[in-house]
Amino acid sequence: MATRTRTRQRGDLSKAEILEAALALVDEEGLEALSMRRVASSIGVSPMGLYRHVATRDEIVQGIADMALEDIDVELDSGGTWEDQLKAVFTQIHETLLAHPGLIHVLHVQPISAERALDTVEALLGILRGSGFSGEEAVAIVGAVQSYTFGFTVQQRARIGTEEGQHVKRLKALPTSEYPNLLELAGDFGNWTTEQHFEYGLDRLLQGIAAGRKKRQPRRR
Amino acid sequence: MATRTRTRQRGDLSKAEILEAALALVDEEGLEALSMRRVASSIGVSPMGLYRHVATRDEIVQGIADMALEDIDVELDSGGTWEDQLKAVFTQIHETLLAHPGLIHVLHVQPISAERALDTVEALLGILRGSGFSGEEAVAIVGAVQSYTFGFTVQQRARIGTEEGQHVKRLKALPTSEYPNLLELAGDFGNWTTEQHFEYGLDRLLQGIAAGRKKRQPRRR
DNA sequence: ACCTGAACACCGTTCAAGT
DNA sequence: ACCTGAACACCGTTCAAGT
Repeated sequence: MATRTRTRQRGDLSKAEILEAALALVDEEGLEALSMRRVASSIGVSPMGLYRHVATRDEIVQGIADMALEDIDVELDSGGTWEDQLKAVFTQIHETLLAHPGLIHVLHVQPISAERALDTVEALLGILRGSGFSGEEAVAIVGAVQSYTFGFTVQQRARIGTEEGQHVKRLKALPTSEYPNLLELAGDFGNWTTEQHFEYGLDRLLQGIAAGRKKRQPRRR
Repeated sequence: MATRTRTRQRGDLSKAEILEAALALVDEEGLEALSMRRVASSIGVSPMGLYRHVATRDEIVQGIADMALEDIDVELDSGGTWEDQLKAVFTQIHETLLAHPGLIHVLHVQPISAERALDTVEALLGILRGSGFSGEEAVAIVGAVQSYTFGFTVQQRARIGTEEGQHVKRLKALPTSEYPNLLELAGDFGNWTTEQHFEYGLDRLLQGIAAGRKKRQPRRR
């Protein structure tokens, strides 16, 4: 550290530095705050300086999305059932998404490419096949649970910024005769994105997968 | 119709006209194409003309999101089981989302306010309570199925633009020893967002809800 | 009363120029 | 070899001005 300072520290430190600054910006102010100009100024370089290390704004977005996935840290204790292991993994993913709310949409849309994510999927496929599911069904299962996890987390996160009671109030203003159920359940409806609700849906989905599978012998190891 | 033409047709036709033009633009070119300048020019008015009828760009976005939800047209044949009726409704919503890909993220994030959507939720809550679920559980169920439906559809839509084989090719380039499952199932993984996959996950989720419910007497009518 | 042009404070990105 | 300033073609929105 502090060997010498030319213009900036060293040539190739910059890309990592750019991504770190960008991720910090997005975590603090959201994806729409991520502009080339703001990233550049936050690391003390001209906007054009970035283009030496990065081809386009989108490359930064992809880069920080992959960085965020590095948070995922699953210890698969292979003693558990496949249900337990899927639940552990997707609960972790759920938490990682909540930690980087500005990137949820990007991660949702982006095909998996980060090493951490690939490792995780590989492991899940192994677990499911080892439990007697076919390869095709294993893929369908991972896709379904992933869909649920992302879908729930996006909605949960969208509700965090808004005022607690506002949504409820709007529901309560509805005409009683036309919306009896919504009115009675307005309180519940204004608060359906808790961790318990996430768990409820995840459990139901896993239970349905278990119930719906074509019975087969578990593969020997 | 055609009473007289001053500058434009009539005072208050304009807001609907703006929203129609905006929705057409978004359906054709995506949400990022929706700029005040482009909407204005497509209906032959200056950019500032829009601000007479609309306070902000975001008001247009909310407006066209509500318009898109008007496509939902569920005929709830009350003879069916609650599973069948939930499936019918969310399959419809799934199709509506696919028809307006540029709005999926907005609809995903926005709390329900369109009349059509409120009617639908009200009906679903009625069906579920009539089938013996508690109000709280009915809300959790709707939330879970909604999460799955949106999550799946977002991912499905994101994959449509990309080239069929590209994702598969990237998977096949992975090191064999570390990713045996992903390699073997690369074909399936490049193609997990079909309608059959949507149905698979939806069926499993509904099945899990049925299996997991606390047994209770169906409510009399 | 209704619409507009010019302007402000932003964008991503290109390109010729500086050291 | 690396960084930069000015410029281009865009944004949403404000505000004073036109009819």
